[in-house]
Amino acid sequence: MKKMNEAITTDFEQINTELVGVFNNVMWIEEAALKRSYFSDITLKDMHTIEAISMYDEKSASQVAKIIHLTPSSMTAAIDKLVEKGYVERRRSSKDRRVVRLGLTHKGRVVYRAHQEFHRDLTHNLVKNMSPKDVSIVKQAIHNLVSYLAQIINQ
Amino acid sequence: MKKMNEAITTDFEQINTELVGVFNNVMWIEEAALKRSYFSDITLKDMHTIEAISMYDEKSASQVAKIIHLTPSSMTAAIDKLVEKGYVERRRSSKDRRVVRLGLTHKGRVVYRAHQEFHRDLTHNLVKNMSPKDVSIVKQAIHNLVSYLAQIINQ
DNA sequence: TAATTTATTTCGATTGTCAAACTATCTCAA
DNA sequence: TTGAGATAGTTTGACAATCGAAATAAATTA
Repeated sequence: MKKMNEAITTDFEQINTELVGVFNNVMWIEEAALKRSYFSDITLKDMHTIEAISMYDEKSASQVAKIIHLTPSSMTAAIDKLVEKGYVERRRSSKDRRVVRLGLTHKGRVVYRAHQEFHRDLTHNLVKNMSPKDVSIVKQAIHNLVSYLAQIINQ
Repeated sequence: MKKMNEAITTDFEQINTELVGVFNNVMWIEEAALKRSYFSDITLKDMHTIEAISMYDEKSASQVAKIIHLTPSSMTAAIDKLVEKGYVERRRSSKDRRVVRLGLTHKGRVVYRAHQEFHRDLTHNLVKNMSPKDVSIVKQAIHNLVSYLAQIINQ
């Protein structure tokens, strides 16, 4: 019994150590991977803007700003840059001409899919060689984490 | 059999979606948690500097810069700020008077331990209510991910 | 000892971010 | 119908973080 608890502690510590490493490093690894890719003219933050535009269909500028936690003025600047580089399109809504609707260009959709693929590779490697039952356990763990993070946000 | 494969696909997709969410959001959630804490005068990047100093004992400025992927000149600026705020101490090595050795002050160690606790809470919630066997599976998954990230870096 | 290498700092430029002020448009109540 | 506020986005000015290049200082090598 003592031995088993030791094993639990050890597993916990290893998970904790590696998880901290992942959180501290995944950002610059993504950034570095992006720089080495064909799309070397956008940053990871740009990519998150592109993700937010693509995932949430036909969002307005302020909605995207909220998703990625930017102020409206910063959003304007971020979009200016992405429009200039040819990843994003701005168009005024015809219903409400104050609203700017955001969409991806062809180039924008290509880079978005490439980044999606990067994430899918990460997930694929996370559950590499695991049985369906084990994958389901991992799913539960990630879901626990997501729930906890949501709880922190809404506290 | 078809049903089982569908289940695998679904689990994979859910893990992927939630994992992307975690990666995209954990940063600003940590940042927000930090701002609400007693230590509201440092950013998450400052915290990573503090982590690097604490974890890797008696490192020089350039070694810490390498760990957190900053140029030496940016490191100087980052440390200036942390010294001014009372979290970090600079002292010239007596062996080689070119090198700056970095250490945490009492205040620095307190904030470091508080942040460690935050990470341990995350890990604790990741494996909440799981059997030792399931925890071990999660450990394996995280380790797979770390290995893959390491492989990307060294490619 | 002179030349070279190494560790850090200083300097100037660039970029990302924000808050405040501004413009255009919409909504609603008199 | 109209005019006072509300709302969406932009512009502007200031500030922080970051970088690369040059400067400084100390150690090492030839």
